[in-house]
Amino acid sequence: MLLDLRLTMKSGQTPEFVWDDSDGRFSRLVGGRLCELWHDGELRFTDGFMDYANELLREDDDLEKIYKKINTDDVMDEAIKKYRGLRITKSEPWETTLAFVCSINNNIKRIRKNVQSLMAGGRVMTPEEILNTDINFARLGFRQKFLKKTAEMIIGGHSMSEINKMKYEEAVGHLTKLHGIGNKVANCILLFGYGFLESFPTDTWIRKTMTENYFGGKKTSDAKITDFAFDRWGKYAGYANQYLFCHARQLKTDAI
DNA sequence: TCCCAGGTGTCGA
DNA sequence: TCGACACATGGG
Repeated sequence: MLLDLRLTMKSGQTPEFVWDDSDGRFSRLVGGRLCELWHDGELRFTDGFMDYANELLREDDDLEKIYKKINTDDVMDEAIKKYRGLRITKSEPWETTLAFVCSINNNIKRIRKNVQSLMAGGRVMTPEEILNTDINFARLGFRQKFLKKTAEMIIGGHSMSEINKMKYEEAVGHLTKLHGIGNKVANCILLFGYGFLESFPTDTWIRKTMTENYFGGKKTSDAKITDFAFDRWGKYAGYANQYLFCHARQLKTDAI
């Protein structure tokens, strides 16, 4: 499996917020057991976690095939060369939902702090715990009421498991009914929590790099940006998004 | 002191 | 449908 584990785990996807990193060796408790992931020529993991690791890292995604589909221009060509081995990850949906509610108008370092403060025993607080606990200690700011309201709606029957059976557009509509979840966060949840690879989350970085590289620097609406992305990268728009996101943030500064 | 961060809800034109 | 603005917090 083509994989840059460190880049993948630290590229602003759910794992960056919930896994611990000790010099490229990643760990967390899974069902009470310590799971470790590392890479020495190939992916290694704690005994018994093969299926878990393969699902997390979406081993079925054929990166070379995906590169052929999304390598449509010089910008993407450069990003693919630079971030070769970057994979989209698949995490638990509620964990991803909580993390990306915390992400609203926030930076990655502090998102991690916020999420970590809502974790114990390797798992994030359940919707019930979020709703029934004083979580001021997490210092979520205005995101706290978004998270509580979302938790309340889920407990009240707004199904998160039905999403697996929905088409992309329907899933976006379903998620954005939750108070505090807009288009951007919904697309992150669908991409990193449900495996909708066509999702194209448009945040400040993506907006900046898309307008610069594809719209001649002209201010462009998010709707036009997503239309362009779907048209150009289709069912792998999410992969294109993740490569552009790292590219825009200059996650690696050395050339190629 | 101001600007920004993987934005969203609300309001007014 | 679009733009402006408030919303908490912390780092640069």
